[in-house]
Amino acid sequence: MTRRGDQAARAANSQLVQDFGLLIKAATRLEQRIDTALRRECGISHTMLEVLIRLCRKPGEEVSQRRLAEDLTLTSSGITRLIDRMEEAGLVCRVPSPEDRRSVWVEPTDHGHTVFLEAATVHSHVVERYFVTPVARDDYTRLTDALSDINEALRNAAD
Amino acid sequence: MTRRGDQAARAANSQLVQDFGLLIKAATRLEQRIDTALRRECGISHTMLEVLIRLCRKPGEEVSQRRLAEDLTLTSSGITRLIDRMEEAGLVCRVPSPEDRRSVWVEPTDHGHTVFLEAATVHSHVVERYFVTPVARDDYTRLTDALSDINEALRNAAD
DNA sequence: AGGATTTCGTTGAGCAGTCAGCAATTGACT
DNA sequence: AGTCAATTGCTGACTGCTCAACGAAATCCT
Repeated sequence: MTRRGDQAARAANSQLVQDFGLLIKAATRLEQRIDTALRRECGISHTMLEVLIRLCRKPGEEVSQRRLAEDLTLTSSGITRLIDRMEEAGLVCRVPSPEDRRSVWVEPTDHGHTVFLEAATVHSHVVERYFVTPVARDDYTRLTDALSDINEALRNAAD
Repeated sequence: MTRRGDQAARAANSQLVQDFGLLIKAATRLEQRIDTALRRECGISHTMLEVLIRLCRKPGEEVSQRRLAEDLTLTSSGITRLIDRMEEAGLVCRVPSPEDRRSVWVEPTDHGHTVFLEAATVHSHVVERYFVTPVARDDYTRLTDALSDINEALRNAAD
């Protein structure tokens, strides 16, 4: 009984657990901060900004809901409802794909472009302040390298 | 019009945006993976594990709901409902604090300890595989240093 | 002491996502 | 060509959180 308590304490205090906790905490806190800033100053959520980023990246390229779902790690129904809200807010519009009649393309409206430019400014201020500045100059590239490696490992995993 | 599109494309393609995207993606994907593994193999969510970690850390120390809320970046009502579910699942129990009658202490039950030990194993396997292994040996400490710095900056921020 | 302010937890209402099941379309295999 | 499987997006029912408002307890301020 006491034995198990000690065992549990050891597990709870492992370095692995602490380190991983840092990642989760940093990400959620950063996202929250960006989200509230965006809501207050531009009236959109962080998720919506992530959509707009993808839509504005390559002006010619068409982006399907499916692609957005994978990119944002949302389910297809999650994307459906998200795009519903964004369409209602006048940020994007749906265009039926001429190539594949199951598929729907999402395009930014003029208003979407405008809001995106405002939001991008807010976004980069927060990121600059809490993500770039606090990190030592030569740790920064290590950090992004490490994050790329993690993402790659996750992408290549079968399960 | 075209001008604004180009401007938007530039903003969407900025290195800052890409880098930050890596962090968010890595964190959410990792969390999802852990969550589904835990649900399948132990019947608890990742959030519940985070609670159990805090409860088992120092066996003597009492942990209030408030403290949990801050640590997990949840609102107090979020914690109330989370602890409701965990209590119902027999993982923890609430104990009124004798020091402050507004406050409630949360303690792990025997069953909570047992489940925690199982869950910690699953957790560390996933973390080992997708967080530690993919990252180059001397990038790892840089990564955790950077994450600590970010968290510190977030904690010290007034707003 | 005693009234204003703050803190802790709870509750109702609402929001943003999931999961399971569906219809329409497309691709793959003989 | 013709069936069978896979893919794409949508919907109903649900989950897990937030926000706003609250009551009870503690703290502050004269």
